[in-house]
Amino acid sequence: MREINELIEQRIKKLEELRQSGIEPFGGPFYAEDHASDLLNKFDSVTKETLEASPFSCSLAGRIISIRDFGKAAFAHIQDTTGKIQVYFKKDILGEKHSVVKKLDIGDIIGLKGRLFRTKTKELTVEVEDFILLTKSLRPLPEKWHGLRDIEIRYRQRYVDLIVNPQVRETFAKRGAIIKAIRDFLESNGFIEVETPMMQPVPGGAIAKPFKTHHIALGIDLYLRIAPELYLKRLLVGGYERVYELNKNFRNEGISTKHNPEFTMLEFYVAYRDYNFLMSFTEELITYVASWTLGTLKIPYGDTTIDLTPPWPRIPMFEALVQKDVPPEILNDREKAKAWAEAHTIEIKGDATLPKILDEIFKKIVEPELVQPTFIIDYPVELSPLAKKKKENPELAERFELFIASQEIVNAFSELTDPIDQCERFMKQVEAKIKGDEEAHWMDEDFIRALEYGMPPAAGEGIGIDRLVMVLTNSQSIRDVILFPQLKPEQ
RNA sequence: GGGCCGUUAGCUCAGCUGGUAGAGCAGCUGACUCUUAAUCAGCGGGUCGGAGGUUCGAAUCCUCCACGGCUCACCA
Repeated sequence: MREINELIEQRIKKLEELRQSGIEPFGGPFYAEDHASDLLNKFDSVTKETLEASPFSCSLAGRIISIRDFGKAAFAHIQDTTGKIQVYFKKDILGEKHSVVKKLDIGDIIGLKGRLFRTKTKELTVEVEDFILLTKSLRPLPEKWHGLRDIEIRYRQRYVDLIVNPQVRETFAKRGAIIKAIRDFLESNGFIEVETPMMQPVPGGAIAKPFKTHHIALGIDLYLRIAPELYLKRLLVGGYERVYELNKNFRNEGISTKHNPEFTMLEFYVAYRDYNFLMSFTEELITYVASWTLGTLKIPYGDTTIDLTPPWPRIPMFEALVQKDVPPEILNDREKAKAWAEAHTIEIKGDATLPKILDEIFKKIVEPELVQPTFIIDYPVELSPLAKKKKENPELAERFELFIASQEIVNAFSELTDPIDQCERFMKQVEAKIKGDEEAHWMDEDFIRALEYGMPPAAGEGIGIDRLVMVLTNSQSIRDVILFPQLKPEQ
């Protein structure tokens, strides 16, 4: 497993030589007072002459990412969490210790103290007065110029990707900022963050295949959650009016540029509101997050620009179909719908119901066109087993999805609070399950019991955080926004 | 799961119709006290993803396998 090549051998040899001369190659701690980019920013307009007249002492810790050796002097760049800065080793100043510089490699982590100056070419540089080796690196880093390109190594050894590709560090820093902005926004709107079970005896709240596991002491099978929905609604029954959970869901399904088996979902619930409220709230939330993290609502994505300026169009699902030249007469005729779909090379399962056929057509015909943010509203009730029916049309649910960059980012609806109706819909799902629909919803009797105590009218929403981060960081693959995406094991 | 593409030195990549493996960077030795893809001189480094097959001879052609990418299918 652990291959030792010539390059690693050479570094181990250096490590041993350092030890013999009394230098610990894995030392620490080291309390640096400065960071690379902070110094570069702070002294941006300070001239060479000013620095010479009033010297500034600083200390840094970081990884050596390049070295240019001149025998009795050497330049290097040190990279820390903020960025990189040049440092200058000089025998006149370091004396005997300069011999240690010869033993330093690209990749080593050092701590240093020194004085700022500007080189002939005006680059702000630290003249090193003293330094300490903190970590000897044994494995050579990728090439300085081309960096690390191999996608497989980038995903498997993300630590290397992060060392050598600054854009990758930036993407994941943005991801962190996005999640912080979401929490800030929700907290300032009166939400409390809760944690509900990831291991559930009955996996509910979505339509998906779960991962199954087993608890030995309890002697029962458990499922990794596919959604937190039913637990969060129980909390509304319990009296919380605004709750959210931002954490992982797990779905045992295909992996693609838009799907990872574990992914991050925000779900939040608001008592006494409906889906119309949520659409406006979603506009506020996403524009807040984009402004706070990117400082703009006009976002480059691939070869287009996405404009998040609200309001976003709200188009009923059937209307969206008709707008894309789907003939209106198929909307309430299963046979015609099936024939039309198949004529347009959309595969339809033999026993698919009309709403499912229309959903397939929507995904193929409409979804790819939804590049700018668009709410699609009023889905067939059959596709929405947990959503409230529309008063004017009980065939439709008070539900919307938000699409950006041809991807479903949000799914939300006015919640069904009627325990009798909910129980009937579960029964229908169970029937479908018995008929072989692997993804039909399970019966959750405790959830029905909770509803029987009474849940306030409410609206709930799920936001796919990974996909939102993709849009906001111009990433074409979900693997580029997940630090350690799922891959098959090596070998 | 299907289709297409890829896998060669630590990294980035060449390698033609089959003839015995190359460059740049990194590394090692030496020179050099303002370089920044430092420079100059010299040197080392390979299970060509794996296993079979065809052939006098395979990185190259064929088959299977592994891993990855894209895509279709699947998938709120």
